[in-house]
Amino acid sequence: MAGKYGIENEDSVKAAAPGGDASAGSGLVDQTGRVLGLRAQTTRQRLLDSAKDLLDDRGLRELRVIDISRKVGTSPATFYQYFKDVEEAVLCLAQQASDEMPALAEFLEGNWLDTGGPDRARSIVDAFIHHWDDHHAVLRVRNLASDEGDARFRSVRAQSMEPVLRGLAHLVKAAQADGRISKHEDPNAAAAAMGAILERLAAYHAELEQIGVTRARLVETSARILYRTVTGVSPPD
Amino acid sequence: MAGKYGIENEDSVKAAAPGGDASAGSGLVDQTGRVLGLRAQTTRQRLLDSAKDLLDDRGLRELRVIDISRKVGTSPATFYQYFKDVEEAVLCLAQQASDEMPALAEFLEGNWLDTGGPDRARSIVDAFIHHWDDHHAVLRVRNLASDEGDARFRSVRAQSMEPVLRGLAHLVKAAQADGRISKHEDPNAAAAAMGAILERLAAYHAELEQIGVTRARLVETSARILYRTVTGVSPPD
DNA sequence: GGTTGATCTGATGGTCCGTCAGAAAAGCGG
DNA sequence: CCGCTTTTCTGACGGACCATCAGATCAACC
Repeated sequence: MAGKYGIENEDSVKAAAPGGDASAGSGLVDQTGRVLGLRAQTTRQRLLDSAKDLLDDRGLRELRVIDISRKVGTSPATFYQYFKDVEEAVLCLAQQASDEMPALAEFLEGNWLDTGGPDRARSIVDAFIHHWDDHHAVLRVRNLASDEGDARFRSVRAQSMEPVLRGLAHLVKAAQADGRISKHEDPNAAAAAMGAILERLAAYHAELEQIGVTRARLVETSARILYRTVTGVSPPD
Repeated sequence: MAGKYGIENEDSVKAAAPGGDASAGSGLVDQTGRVLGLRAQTTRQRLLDSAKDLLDDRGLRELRVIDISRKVGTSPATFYQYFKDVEEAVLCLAQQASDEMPALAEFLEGNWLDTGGPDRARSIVDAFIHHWDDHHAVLRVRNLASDEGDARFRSVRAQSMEPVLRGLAHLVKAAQADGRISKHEDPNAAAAAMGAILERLAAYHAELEQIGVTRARLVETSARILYRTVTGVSPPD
């Protein structure tokens, strides 16, 4: 599905040195395999930023190479120096967004019943909303492409969600072992369901606010559902 | 956001007479306002079917007017006779998909605690999965466009989700009145969270099956979460 | 201040868009 | 069956954007 991608494209996609920013030595490479110098890295990143802006306020179908280039004052040819096509640039953006996914491990390890479970749940919900506020357009496209079956986008998304899903599934398993949750529930399915809430509500909380659901109440409600689902116990009132 | 749509486009979009199919008398209209005869209605619908097929296996960005037309053996000009652009055709598809959204009212009225609540929850989850299996590509694009802020897509989506969300919110309110659910939860937020699970899991249940979550277990797990969230009571084991 | 890579761009052939004016087909009164 | 009207479809075109390449510009070092 979605495009004709298969074998090609080893991984000229490694973007934004995971941890630094435009530091030298990040093995970035152009379309012909040449390693990028500093000027080139900057140009490349400006193109990405431009693409992100346009994606934000014009949508996926209106994302044009010519606009991306014009916006940073270069020619379309420069764009193709660094990216095979628009899709690949978007993939880079998705990668960068995923790299900025907040680390949630601290909220997921250990036992929610003993130590501040409700607060942990709130923190996770809140982190998702912030993350999506920063990258909404890119993340939505990432998920669309992933759902449409594009393996590269699916992998980027999995990479970003996997720690959370694994942590949540682990909590459910522990609760099942304790008899707090029925064996009829599937830990991975339950984790995926919570992931669905986190992603989707983060994606459209603005709409909900328009119908009178404040952000605070959204966080609180989601956090309570999350807590109850992974511990099997109702949160304190 | 998403395009330059604002005032224009009264509603040349009324598609697929809500209830019949290509029956005469459905006030379908072409780009110049002329009412469509039978031959034209057929051509129009064939274009829509073609667009749906291409959307299914090529994705949104690769959806070309020329391909849609070629596939039904007409010229691109014919396409523009009926649709302002590709976006509008997709909107029609979204409208048709929404029209086929199963009626879930019967599962939502009354009291889940008295009468087969767990089965109702399962039925709802199952209905969503079937609905999404039939229209996955279109519904995903509908949701993307809706999230990107396009008012027309948002309205089509709302029209299809609103009965469910209202029903679920109502159940939550009743549970709150009974003291089964804390007043700290917001009924609309909780309903939206359940909507998120229903939509998102229906959208990618195939992926979950690949990691070993069978469809049956997915339905069961989601249904139990749904039941617990809207009644405040754990489902029987 | 000249040489050498690295980086960028003007120019170009090709695809698709979106719009006409008019061709083909369907309906209709005789 | 025939000419006439209305409906439906299309060939052909100017314009936008794509994607590529040969060559221009730039920066850094000798």
